[in-house]
Amino acid sequence: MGRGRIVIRRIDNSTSRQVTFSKRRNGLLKKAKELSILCDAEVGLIVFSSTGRLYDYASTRTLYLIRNCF
Amino acid sequence: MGRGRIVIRRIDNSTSRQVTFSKRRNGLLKKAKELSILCDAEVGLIVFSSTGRLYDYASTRTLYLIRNCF
DNA sequence: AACTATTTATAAGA
DNA sequence: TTCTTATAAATAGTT
Repeated sequence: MGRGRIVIRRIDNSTSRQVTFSKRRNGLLKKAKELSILCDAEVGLIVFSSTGRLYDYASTRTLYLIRNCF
Repeated sequence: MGRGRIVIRRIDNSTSRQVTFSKRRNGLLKKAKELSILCDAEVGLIVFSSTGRLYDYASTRTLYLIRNCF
C-alpha cells in the first residue's frame, strides 16, 4: 500500500514509526467513522501513542463509557 | 475503493449494509492490529453490529478495561 | 508537509 | 453467499 511492501512488525526507526503512526492513525479513525455511518453500527476506537497521547472516535455514547474506564 | 465510488451515508438496503459491515469490520480490525504492531501503540477497538454482536481488538490490557464498562 | 508509485481494501458482479 | 475483479483509497518511500 505504498512504494514498497512492508512486513507487519515494529518499525525500529523512531522517526519512521512516528510518521507511520500519524498516517495510519488518521486512516483508522476515518474508517471507523465510515463503518459506523455506512452500517449504522456502534464503533468505539481509542489509540494511545507511545508518548501517551490519546486519539479516539466513537459513534455515540460509546466514547463516554470508554473514557470512564480511565 | 471498489467498482464504484460510494457516498458515506447509511446504506438503505439491509442486505448490502450487512455485507458491507462484514467486509469493513474485518478491514478495520486488521488495520487496528497493524497499527499497534507497527507503531508500538495501544489500540482498543469495539464494534457492535445492529444485532448487538460485539467484535473487538485490543493491543494489550485495553480490552479488559473496555469490557469492564459494559 | 506534499507527492506519487504501488499496494491494499473493497463495491459490484459472478 | 462465497469467490472474483475492476477500481477507489490508503500509504511507503521519496522530495
